Amino acid sequence: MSDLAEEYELDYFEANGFRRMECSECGARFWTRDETRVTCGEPPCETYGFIDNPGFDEEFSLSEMREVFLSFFQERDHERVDPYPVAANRWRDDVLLTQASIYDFQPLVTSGETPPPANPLTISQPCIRMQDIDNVGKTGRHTMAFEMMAHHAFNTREDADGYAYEGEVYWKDRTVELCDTLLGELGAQLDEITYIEDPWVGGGNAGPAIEVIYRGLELATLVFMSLEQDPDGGYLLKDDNSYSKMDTYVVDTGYGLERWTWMSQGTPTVYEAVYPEMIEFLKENAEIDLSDQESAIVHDAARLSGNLDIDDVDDVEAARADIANQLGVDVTRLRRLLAPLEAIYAIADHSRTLAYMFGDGIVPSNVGTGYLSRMVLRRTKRLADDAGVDAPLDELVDMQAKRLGYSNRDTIRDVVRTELERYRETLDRGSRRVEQLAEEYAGDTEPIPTGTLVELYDSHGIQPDMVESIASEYDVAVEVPDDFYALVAKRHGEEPEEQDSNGGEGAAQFAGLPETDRLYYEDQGRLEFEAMVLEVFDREEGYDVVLDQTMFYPEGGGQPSDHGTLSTDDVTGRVTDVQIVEDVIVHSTDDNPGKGEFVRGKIDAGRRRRHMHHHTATHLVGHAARRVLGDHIRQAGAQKGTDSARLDVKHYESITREQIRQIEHVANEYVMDNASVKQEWIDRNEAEAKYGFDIYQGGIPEGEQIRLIHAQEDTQACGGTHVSRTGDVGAIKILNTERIQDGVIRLTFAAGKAAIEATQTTEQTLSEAAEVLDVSPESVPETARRFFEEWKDRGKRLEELKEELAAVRASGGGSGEEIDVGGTPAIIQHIDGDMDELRATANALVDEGHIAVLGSGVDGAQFVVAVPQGVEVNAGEVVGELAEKVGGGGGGPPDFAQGGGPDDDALTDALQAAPDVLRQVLDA
RNA sequence: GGGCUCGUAGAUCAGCGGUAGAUCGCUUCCUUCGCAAGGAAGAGGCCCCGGGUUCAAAUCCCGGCGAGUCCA
Repeated sequence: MSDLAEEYELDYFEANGFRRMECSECGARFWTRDETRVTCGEPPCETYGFIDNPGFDEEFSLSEMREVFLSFFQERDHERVDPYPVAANRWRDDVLLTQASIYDFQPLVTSGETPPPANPLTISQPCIRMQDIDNVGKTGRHTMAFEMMAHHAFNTREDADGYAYEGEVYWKDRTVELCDTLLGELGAQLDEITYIEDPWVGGGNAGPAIEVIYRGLELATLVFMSLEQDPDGGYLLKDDNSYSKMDTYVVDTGYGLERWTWMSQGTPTVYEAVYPEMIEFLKENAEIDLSDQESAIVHDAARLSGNLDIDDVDDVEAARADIANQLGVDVTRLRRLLAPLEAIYAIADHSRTLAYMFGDGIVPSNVGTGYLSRMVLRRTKRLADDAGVDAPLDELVDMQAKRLGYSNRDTIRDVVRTELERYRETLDRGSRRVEQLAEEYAGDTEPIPTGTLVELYDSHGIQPDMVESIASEYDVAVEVPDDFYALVAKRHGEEPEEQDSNGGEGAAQFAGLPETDRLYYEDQGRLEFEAMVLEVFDREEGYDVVLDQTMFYPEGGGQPSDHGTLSTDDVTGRVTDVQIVEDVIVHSTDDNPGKGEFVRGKIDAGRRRRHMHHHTATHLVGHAARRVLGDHIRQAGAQKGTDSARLDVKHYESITREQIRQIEHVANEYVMDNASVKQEWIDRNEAEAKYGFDIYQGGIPEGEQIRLIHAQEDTQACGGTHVSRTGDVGAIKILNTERIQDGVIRLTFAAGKAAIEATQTTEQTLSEAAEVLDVSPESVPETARRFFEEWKDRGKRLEELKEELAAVRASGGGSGEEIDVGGTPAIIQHIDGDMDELRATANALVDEGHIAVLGSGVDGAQFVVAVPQGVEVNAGEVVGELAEKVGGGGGGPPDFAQGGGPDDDALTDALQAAPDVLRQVLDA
């Protein structure tokens, strides 16, 4: 299996008397100083040896431990780098959350495109691993939120060039030496440490890796990322893919801060070492008070559970039975003792997770990271309720946010409270729905079908256990199948194949052409330029022209392309679209300027100006929204047009009209400030260090150098064209807001000339409405309201009049023909009225004991037939016969039917035939 | 990014092609020293919006808007 065996033959191991051994239990290869050792030391081959027996000289708190680690590496030439946000999608678009320190440097640094912020560096990176959510609290060692302490070195091979960093900083020997030395300095017993060979594979990369185990606890993983997937590669690894060596090779280490802290304290579970105050607080709050004997059992159980190989939640039950057995305790009793504690451990961990998420600006939503935060919050709330913790959740999250040093604690609390309220509403809705369902099934012997349970969960978020508890009050059975969540997944079906957007084919023909010089960055106000035509491609309609340089802005960053003309002395082609394909800018024209010709380019000034106004305005509106709504406001998307622009921002509640007014107000203040809008080309790492990751609101640009736009106090990485002073925007008018999904609000606005036009359009609409009502514009709302009320009143009055008319018609006999049908008098009458009148008249006739057959020719031919109770005439059949004569159909209940057809000429004939029809139906 | 569910009286919901309903709340009256409660009468609906199918749409279909939920 370990075909990378030779990779582990380190000088450091040899020089320090290590030997390579094979584990007698699992067969893993490992390195140790202890010749007598037989197992690799990792559970389940061996048990925890540090509980009540700390492995370091001193006890450390979480922050003390972090400081020890970082300063150790700082003293050894590593630069200390500030942690990145837990929302990894802030700087990369392939993942949602930060799960390891190396995520900070993927993909651009690890691939060698961009230099790291420092080399070598050390960091303690907060991470969130949702996949561990079920284990938290139960295993004693899993946490969803953790800090991965690390030291990283980025190397390139001697013979490789063209990378953003060069040469070797250090590699395997130095890495192991640093780790070993750190352990030694902390007072670890060096001959108890094992270094297990465990090649790492992940995401198309691979390399040798070492797990560092001490007294049964995995303290670190040292990964030597140096291989990439390659069908022709010479290394076949455990995922059955072949790999070859890369030009870059990276030291990627991970030291779990929580585990090191735990090791230093030797508490029964990691949670007690990490959040002692919070665990105490929660225990007290939930009134968990154990006797000495019970405490002893819990303590022993914790120690033993660490020894077992619990990697998923199914194992926990089995493990618990095993532990109960070993302690000689009844398993139910053990479960009852442990459950509240496990909940408390999980609550502490989840609160920390939430503090990280909301602290870093994640907004609860039904998509993306927002959805993950919602899931964690709801789960935490359920745990707190089950465990009897009555402290408000926002307080618990705030305890963690305070400890973690977040400054936006008010917003965090507000987010938690808003989201809890939403959850409460969902639960209310859910229980009402389930109660109703249970009532339906009450008295039934059948249980509620599984399909219904799946539907309740999938569409309404109602957990099966909630259905169970409510249904039991109604004595309704519920059977939740073991594979419930698999059934839910099945409902979602196969994931659709990912479609590659085209571009692969089109890009090929532009390959080999030089990068087009982008003049539009040099002087954004210039609108004319000269250039050389490098290539012309025939298109179905028109041509694709490639120049050596251009002033034309290609579509990108949410900004549409420029239009204009390209002219030679002989030809003038209109430019209708401009695209950028791999650094080559392609102009779509309706005429061929000729390859090798000099052309004069002219930009459509009005269109460009409108785009510039809208682009700069987008930055200003975003910044204004941030000031009005809070620091968590971030762009979720944007589109700038000619007549309007739209900006999507993340926000956790719906936005009020007053807030919109404020945003508009603040944005226009920025315009009136007439501050200069500056562009700056800057080193990417420097920009990140100086302005943070919020500069990437519009997307993540490539390259070592990035372009920043400073507008007022707002700074963003942006490739668009901008005006030179905010005053040039002229005016900003917010036209509309809508909630495009949970947690995302779209602001549509117009800037400059478009703002004036939009205002004029609105005003025009209002004036027209005022004219129709013949009032001044200010009175329109009041008048409209009055008219609407009046309209409703008249509708009601009309109804009443119809009723009265019907009564008169019915009592007066009128022009109707009266016949006898099997002893019951029937009135056959032609009334030119609408359905309502016919119905009312028919009802009135029936009240007097008549059969009513009414016909109207107002809208085609329509019939109503009504029969008093107890008379054996089927109204539906009568209407069916009559309607057939006018080319239509009809029906209804036996005592009251309606119908009709398009042929109103046949109405009179049909009514004449009515007596026969009635008698026929009676006889049948 | 994808799936699913729901928009009907002030609130909660039923109706699911054929005369718009229930419960609570509201108004007035009766019973009561008063309150809780009970009795009687009544008001309150662009059945989310726009198109289509149909003799007929709250109901079926399509689109939009709004809300909720599960997943990646």
